[in-house]
This record gives sequence, C-alpha cells and structure tokens, in this order.
Amino acid sequence: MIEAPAGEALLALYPVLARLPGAARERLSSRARIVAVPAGTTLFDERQACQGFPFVLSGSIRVIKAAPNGRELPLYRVTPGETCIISSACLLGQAPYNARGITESETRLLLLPVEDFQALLAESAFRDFVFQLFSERIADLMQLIEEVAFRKLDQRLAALLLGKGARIHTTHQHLADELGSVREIVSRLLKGLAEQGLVALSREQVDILDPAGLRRLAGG
Amino acid sequence: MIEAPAGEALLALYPVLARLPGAARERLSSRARIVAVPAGTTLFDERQACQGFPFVLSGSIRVIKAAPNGRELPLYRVTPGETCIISSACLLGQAPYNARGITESETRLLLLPVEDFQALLAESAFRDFVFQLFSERIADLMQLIEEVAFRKLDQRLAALLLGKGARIHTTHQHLADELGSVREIVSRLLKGLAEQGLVALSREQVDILDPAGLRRLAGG
DNA sequence: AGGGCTCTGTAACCTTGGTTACAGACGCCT
DNA sequence: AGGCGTCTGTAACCAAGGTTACAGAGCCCT
Repeated sequence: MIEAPAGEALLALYPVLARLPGAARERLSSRARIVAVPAGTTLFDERQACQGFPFVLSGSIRVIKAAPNGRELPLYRVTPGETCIISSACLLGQAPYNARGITESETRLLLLPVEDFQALLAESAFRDFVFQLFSERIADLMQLIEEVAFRKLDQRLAALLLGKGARIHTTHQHLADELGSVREIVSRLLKGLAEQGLVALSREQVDILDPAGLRRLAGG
Repeated sequence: MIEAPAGEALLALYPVLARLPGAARERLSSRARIVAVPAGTTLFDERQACQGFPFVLSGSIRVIKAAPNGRELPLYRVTPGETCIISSACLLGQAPYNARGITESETRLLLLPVEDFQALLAESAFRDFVFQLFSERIADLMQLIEEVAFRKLDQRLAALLLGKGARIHTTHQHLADELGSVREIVSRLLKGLAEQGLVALSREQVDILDPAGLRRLAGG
C-alpha cells in the first residue's frame, strides 16, 4: 500500500495516473510497492526476465549495453516522470531484457508487478502515455545509431560537452563512459580541443570557451 | 476506394484490420489508396514530414540511415504484414522522419493519410497491434546497436551469412551494403573465411561449408 | 611531512577498417 | 572474335581509435 505523500509525488510526476478510473488506481496503489535503492544498483540485466515495471520517483536509471570486454554504451536515461521502454518492450513481447539498467544516484521507484502492468495497459490513457514515450525514445535510439555508426569520437565528445553548460564538473573517465570509449582517448581528444582554443582544462573540470566552434565541430 | 481483391489481401496480411468495427473499416477503405511503386523508389527521407502510414501488400521497404559521405546502414526491413515503426513514431510524435525508406523490389502498398491513421489508433485492437510491432522492433534496434558498437566486421559478416541459407546468391557489394561497409573489405574478409575453410567462394555465390564454425566466429 | 588515492598526460605500438588504384575474370551482346 | 560492363582480387597506404605502460600532479588523511 502506498502512503499519501508518495502517492502525491507519483501523481505529480505521472499525471496520466490521475486520469485513470478509480479501480485502476486502487489496484496500482495496493499492488505496487515503493523501493529505495542506492546508487550503482543493477536493477535489471541482459537475458533476464522482466520482474516489474518501474516508475521513477527520484534519482535516475542509466540504461546501457555492455560489451563482452567490459566496455559500455549508454542507451538512455530514465528520469522521474519517464518510463523505461526496454521494460515496456520486454513486458509486451514476453522477451527477456536486452540491456542493463543501473541506478545512477540513490533512486526511489515504484515497482509494479508484471500482471498489474498488463492490466494497466488496458486503460487507454495509460497506453497512450507509454506509446508517446515509446516514440520519443525511438527517435533517440535512431540518433544514437547514427552517432555510433557515422560520427567520429571528437564530434561526439564536442556534442556531449555542449549539452552540459559552460563549466563542466566531471572526470575524463566519466566522459569516456558516456561515449562508450576509454579514458586515454578522451584525454587525447580534450587536449586537441584545448589546443584549438575550444575548451580549457583543469582537474575535474572542463570550461567551454568557444561554444560556436564546438557546435561547428559537432555538426560537421 | 479499395476494390475487393486488394481488400482481401489486406485483411489476410493484417488480420487486425478484420477485427475493427465497421465504421473504422469503412473509413480505411474509403480513405486509403493503393500505390504501386517500382524498386528503388525513395518513399520517405530524413527531415521530411510524414505523409501517410504504409501497409505493405507486396514487396518490401528497406529502412536505412544514410551517412553524409554516402554510406548507409540498414536499420530494418518492412515486409507485408508488418508496419514501419519510424512512420508510427513520426506520426505519434509529430516529428519529421529520421531515416530513409526505399523500396527494395517492386512494392504495392496501402497508404493511409495522417489523420486517418490517428483515428485508427483510437481503436484498441489496432493500437495493440502497432504496440506489439513497436516492441519487437525495439529489440531489433538494440541488437543493431550492439552489433555496430561492439562487433567486428568479420563477426557481423559471419552472422549475416548464417541468416541466408547454405548457398547464397549475392555480390560482395550487396553484402557490404547490408553491413554498412564497402566492397573491398567484404572481399578481404570473405577471403579470410574461405582460407579458414568456413565458406567457398565463386562468382555471385557464397557456399557455407562450416555453419558451426561460422556461428562460433559470429558469437564470440 | 609522508603515504596513498584518484585523476591526468603522454608516448609507443597495434588492430580495424576505409581509400586508392589497378588488373584480371566472367559473361553477354553483336 | 571483339568489346563492354559487372564482379572480384589484391596491394599499398592511411586514419581512427584502442591498448599498454608509465610518470606526475593534486588532494586528503593521519
């Protein structure tokens, strides 16, 4: 059973749930349970059957593809108010997961058992909601495929930096993880960017000096 | 208006349409039109608004991502009975296309105008159908991302060959196209496979000699 | 001050895959 | 037979990115 404060938060983040008929909401609140997991927890993994459908209340889930040799490629993130399309796809297609989901920070989520998710899908409002997220994510995945297949790493790095504000607090290792590459290469490329006067480097920090230049690099 | 024979074929390929209420079927058959397009026609392209939703009656559509330098990466194929998730996603998200669709052979399709597709989505049977296809394709796209990001070309080539029977009638150029690579590399790799006794090569033909060996290569 | 941790810089080297540039092979048509 | 177009083989070269292997630098803690 979900207590009032959590229920409020849930409805604020997922307004679609407020539009459900009473019975569906009853079922949701009686069957789902709230879990708090620390950062770095693996919520699901490749070839595993889907145990439940997550609504993220706080924190975020990082969904990645892991290579046999240990490298990883981030696919997307699930933040509060969003849903995880891989979970939806698995539940819909009765297929096992084909990616890994890891909490990025401490995360509170509402976990809905499989059968109840199926039941919820009978509600057209909810179905439309999931549908909408689906189509947005598809576009993201297309974008990702394009980047991985066609863009060079310096372009991808430039694009990544542009999405993070003027002063970025991070490590080279972390940037490499976000690109699915390795630390040394990112250091090399960052040095190149610095030599072109596009960024300035210091410990755990990257300052964007020339956003327009970066954009030019990223877009070519 | 769709004549009876085409209507029969449509219902046979897309049984979900037979389960629609009368009004929806009326609308479908009065508003959709049948088009026959020759092989190699570009049906839609990147950054273009979606003009209609296609049901494939015969032939097939090859959906690809095109790189600025002219190379292409196949994303998936739409064959009779399937739907094009990119089209669905565009229509749902009001976004422009982010890939290119080209007929692979002479293709007959039923083209449904945007508004009518939206209306059709109100029918839960149809929505479920699209949903299902969506989730299957998502899995395919994940697979593709994994291959492009992590697999070496010889592994991908091996996997490609395995999906085509024991005697494959094709050109190196065509195989390269399917992998998003170039002819010379495919020739080189095929030579390698032949030297390992996995395949035998002749003009426009590849014979699989050792499927188990190929599988081992593809899977590692 | 000294030890230990994380983060960064960097050089040498290797593998993969793409590019360029031909030469020959096969098949078909006239 | 001669000519042409497509398909294949192959070699030399190149660029990108990954791997290995260290050396320092900055920081925190005791």
